[in-house]
Amino acid sequence: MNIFDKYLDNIKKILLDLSKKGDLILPSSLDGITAEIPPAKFDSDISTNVAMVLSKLNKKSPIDLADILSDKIKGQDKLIDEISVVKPGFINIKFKPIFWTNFIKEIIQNSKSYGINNNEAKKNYLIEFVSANPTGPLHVGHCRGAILGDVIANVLLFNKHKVTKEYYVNDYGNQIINFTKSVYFRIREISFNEPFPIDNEELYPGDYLIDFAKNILNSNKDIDFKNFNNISEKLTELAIEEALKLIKKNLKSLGINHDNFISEKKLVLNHEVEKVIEFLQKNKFVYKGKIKAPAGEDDDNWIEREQLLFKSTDFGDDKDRALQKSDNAWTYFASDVAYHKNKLDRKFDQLINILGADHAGYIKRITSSVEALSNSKGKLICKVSQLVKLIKNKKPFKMSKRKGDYITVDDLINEVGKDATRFIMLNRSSDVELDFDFDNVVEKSKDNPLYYVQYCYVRIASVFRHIGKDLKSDIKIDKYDFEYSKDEINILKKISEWPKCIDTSSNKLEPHRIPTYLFELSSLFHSYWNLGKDNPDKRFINDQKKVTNDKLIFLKAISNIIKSGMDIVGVSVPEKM
RNA sequence: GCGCUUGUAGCUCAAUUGGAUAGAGCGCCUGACUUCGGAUCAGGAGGUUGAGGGUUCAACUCCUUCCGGGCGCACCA
Repeated sequence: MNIFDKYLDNIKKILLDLSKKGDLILPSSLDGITAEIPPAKFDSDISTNVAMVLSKLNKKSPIDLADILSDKIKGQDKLIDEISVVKPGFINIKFKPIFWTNFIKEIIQNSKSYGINNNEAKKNYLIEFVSANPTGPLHVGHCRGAILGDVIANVLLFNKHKVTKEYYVNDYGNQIINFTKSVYFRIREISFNEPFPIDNEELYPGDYLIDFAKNILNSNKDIDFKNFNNISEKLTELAIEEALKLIKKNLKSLGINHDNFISEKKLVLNHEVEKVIEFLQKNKFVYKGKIKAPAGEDDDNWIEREQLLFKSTDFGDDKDRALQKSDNAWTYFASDVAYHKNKLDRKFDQLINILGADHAGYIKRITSSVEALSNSKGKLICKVSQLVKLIKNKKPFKMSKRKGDYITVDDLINEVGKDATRFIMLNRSSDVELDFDFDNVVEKSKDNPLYYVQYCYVRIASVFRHIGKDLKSDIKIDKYDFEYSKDEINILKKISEWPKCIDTSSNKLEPHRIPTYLFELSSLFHSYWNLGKDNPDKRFINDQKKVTNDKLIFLKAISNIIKSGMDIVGVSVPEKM
């Protein structure tokens, strides 16, 4: 139940009535009219901008129009206590306490569905995220995008959309050849005692490759590793298998579960690249040509080659993009276009890609290709997750590719845990660089928003424990005949904003709003809790060691929201800390 | 040079998809507490939202021109 949507509907009905009678002129669309949360200082529950939107068209001042409309609105609703018009023309609605009693009854009786938007059409989404090269463990750089993608999926799922989570495995191309060679040299190091060529910059130096090599040797005793050319294909397979095993383990420790892993190599071997290029050729999006050097580039270093290009400039890209290398092999882009054709063929309503900041330059060309393939704009949305700045001992911690100098997901989980990693990584808008302060993240205080929110739940759980009730089970009471106080209504108002929070998070694909909301709700709750210090009436457990029904329901409603919110974020809510 | 992105309190960030007097946390200054439900709370100071122009009843938000930061810019993935 979204009270803002409900009242917006009421208001629109009144507007249509008035316009039928000829008393009001309406624009062709009522989209600009909204029902909002009024700023706290106004002591009001819902506000609408309707008078300001319609004033010009009706040649009346916003205030006059608001006066007329507010009378109409109040006239048809007994639950409204007070309605006021505030400059520059807002109409503010304040409800009687009984409204909030009804409200909490409604959300307690429908606790499973509270927050879900039932008015919107449900879509079938595909979200691709992580898709890190299968050449080693995931590190912090992958982490933020991984969590972002996972939580976006959770929000959409919460809102009853269909979601498929997918990982594109780049198991084809030069990087994979270098990776296989690296594993091979580690095998030689172990089996034939030859030192690993550490100076070869093409190779992957990481120590984890020693483990890969050992695992491969142990489970493939029948293979003779002496001659690389004889076993290169098999070894590639085995090496990728090892890497994927590790990556999946990392994802699992972050609480992330993909539905599909799609292999680039399989797409190529199935000739899906040829097919998609044929398709593009038919539609004149492909031609043989040369790419010019960008301005500022030294012309002497620039080699012009004729190659197969995709006309991404037709869709606003700044240059056309190569599909084929000079040795006729497909570029990464070409197989990615094939992958996106593959996605389109599976008939999703909406495709979402989560990319790291360093791949933002890639967005234009891939959305261009999807537009060319589907003939529709906006079919693919790309979300970029900005960099994470690691801070240790109050100093920035620089990662470099040299071995031992970068932080893996494993390190992160071991040091700060899954919950803190997820909550903090998500706590900020994905568009903004994030400071990840190791010392702060493990701190158990108010400075750490995770614990602040969890502690709220713990406090509620402790009340239930004291009276021998289970917080997790549903509560049923006979009569909702009580009235909430001002302090309590204040929190109920916040609870009424929850569907709006879900809506915005879901529509804008901005899940950071959820931790922010939970923090605000928790803050109100902690304040209320502390009122009990001076005022026994505000304590949940009274002198008779009992909790009255109104308080019990009130606590349950708050804990329900915290639980659903934390479930979406993918973080636990302990009952004791 | 071009493209994307970002600039909000001393610091880290929000701001309800264009709304009202721009809000939190940290830090600073008061105050509650012999752990009672303190992993908490109450109060205070702190702002020309990088700068200018425009659109709008209304701009942190949209457009535009500058300025500063980040990322990217061949056949790598």
